Amino acid sequence: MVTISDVARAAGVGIGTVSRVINRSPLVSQATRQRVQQAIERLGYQPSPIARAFGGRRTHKLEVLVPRFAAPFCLELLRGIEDALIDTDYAVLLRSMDSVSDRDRAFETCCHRGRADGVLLAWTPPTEVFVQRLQAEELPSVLLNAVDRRMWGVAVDHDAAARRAVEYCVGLGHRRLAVIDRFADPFAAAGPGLCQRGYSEALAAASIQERPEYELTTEPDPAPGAAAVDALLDLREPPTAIVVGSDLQAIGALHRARMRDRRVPEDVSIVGYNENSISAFLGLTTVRLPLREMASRATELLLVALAEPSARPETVVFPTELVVRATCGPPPR
Amino acid sequence: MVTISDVARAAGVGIGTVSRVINRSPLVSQATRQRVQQAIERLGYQPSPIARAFGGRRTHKLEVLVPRFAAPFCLELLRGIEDALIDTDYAVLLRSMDSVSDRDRAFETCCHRGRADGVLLAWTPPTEVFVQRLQAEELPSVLLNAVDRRMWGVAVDHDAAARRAVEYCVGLGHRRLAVIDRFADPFAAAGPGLCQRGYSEALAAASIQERPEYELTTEPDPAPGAAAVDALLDLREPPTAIVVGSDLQAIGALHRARMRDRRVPEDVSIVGYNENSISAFLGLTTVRLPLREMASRATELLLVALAEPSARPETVVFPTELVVRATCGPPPR
DNA sequence: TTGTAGGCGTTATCAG
DNA sequence: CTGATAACGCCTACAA
Repeated sequence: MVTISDVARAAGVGIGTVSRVINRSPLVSQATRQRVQQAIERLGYQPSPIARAFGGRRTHKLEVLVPRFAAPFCLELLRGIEDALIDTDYAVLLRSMDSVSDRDRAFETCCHRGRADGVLLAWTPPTEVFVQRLQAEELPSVLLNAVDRRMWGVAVDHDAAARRAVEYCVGLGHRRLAVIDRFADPFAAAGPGLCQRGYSEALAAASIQERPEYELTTEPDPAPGAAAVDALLDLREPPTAIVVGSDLQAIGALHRARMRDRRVPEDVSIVGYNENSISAFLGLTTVRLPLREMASRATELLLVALAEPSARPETVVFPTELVVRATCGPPPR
Repeated sequence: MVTISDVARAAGVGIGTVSRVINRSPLVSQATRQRVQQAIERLGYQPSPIARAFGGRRTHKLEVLVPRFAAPFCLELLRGIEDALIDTDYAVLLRSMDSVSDRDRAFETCCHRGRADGVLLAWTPPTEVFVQRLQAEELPSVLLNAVDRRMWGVAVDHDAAARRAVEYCVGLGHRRLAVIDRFADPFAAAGPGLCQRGYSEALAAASIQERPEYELTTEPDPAPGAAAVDALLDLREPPTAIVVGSDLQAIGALHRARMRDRRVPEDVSIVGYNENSISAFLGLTTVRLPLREMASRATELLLVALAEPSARPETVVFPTELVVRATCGPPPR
């Protein structure tokens, strides 16, 4: 294994100087820096992460927690994270969470100093215990798509996004608008759905009476989305527009509606949420969340929190975009 | 932080003895062992993983390399890996690869001792340089869905799987069978596609003449799949069955065929490859690869290779399964 | 601006 | 069986 002293010897400098070059210290002359860089490249030297982490120093690792349902966009997030890490020497310790017990185990093990320098929790609201443990360990952390005033975060205004989607349908003339929602917390199938508030606000603004039978919440998968559409289309007075909490549900809904000989958008309009490559291909009108940018920004915030542990946490809100494609139109007749 | 010497002092022994107790060495007397155990419990001592890894010892990390196109099943793989790691204290260092340069950078940085104890390369054939570097570093590694005799691996017989899919269509009576293939190496858009050989073999076995215009290869995405179907359906003599190299392409193909008023399967049959939740929902007949099990097994092999670096590498081949759903039928008469 | 030395927590080695 | 001590590779003072 090639160590820092090999490099030092090859470059004809002391190990301190090599260390300073590695760590981008300004206290090195241009000439020396260059010589050291060359030696590093020539020998293919890579500092040992373990030795670096030794003595309570930085581990140069960021722990990333992702719920399993995030599969459709998991790598999108990861790319964003890697974008932000590209010229740092941080690496990603990834952990996916399948069940509540899984989540709790992840929450427990990750907030142990010496494992990683910081934690990025994606698409999952933290538990109170978790927040407190993070704070006790003074472990910098960022929420990606969740909000807690005590922590750094990157979020999206889901209320505004949902409102926007509903308003768009209202603008097309729809008065019978349903929502096939999803739970905001993938680990807690309870409480109001992700789009509920925006939906209600938009209806209120348009003076449309809410109907409980128009408000469904399911898992974010095609089959439950299809089942929900079945329920809606079986109503005596079916909706003419449906706002859906995820593209997976929307794909299910779209397909089932067409199987039942409803033309989309002539007979019924459908709006999805959080576009992916398949829904783009299907021409689904949907809400785009800037996943890669959000993940990238979250990572930058984490690096900031790492550098200045005393800084006041902030939550950065990203804009969403309504992507108009081919599944919405005016209501029938 | 409580260290090994605190424990040694508290128990009135040397640190060597404490270390032996921790590591279950038999060279400790019962009495001493007990005293040390008590001291450990009393002080709540936990050995530092970093210090343990120091000195070229185990890092307790596995580096996992995934190509970006793996998004649809990335978490499936990750779950399989975590399944295998669940009661070890190994963690996953994840790295996604977007472009060739990305891949090469990943190949370069990952094969350095001290970063991780082993490397799992998923869905990407290794370059020759990479293999040699791994061997030079004596870094245990496993290929997931790629084969190299010098390395451990978990694979699937794509030839047999593709052959099976084609034979199934032949069995239904098809004689005009096309393939919309994908490149085996996501980083090299060249050479024969993943399903080519199985396809050719099955045709030969059925004494069906191959036609070059029936053999297309595209990126594994819905849009190129749709474009390929367009090309096939525009032929003077279009195929009656199409074997597709990925479910994403197949979803594109299925949708486009229906948009062009071809009924599936009455007018044209479609078989996908590597099922996912959307294609399951769409009723796509497809080939299932046991992703989670494969990943899990690959990880176990890696742990074996870690434990016995001198063992002869093996490649474990997993069976695939033809999942018959609703997109295949007899050819139109 | 650079080199040198001390220390981080553990394991392995060797002498008792 | 047990204790002392030398690595392990890097960072950070501190001295030059």
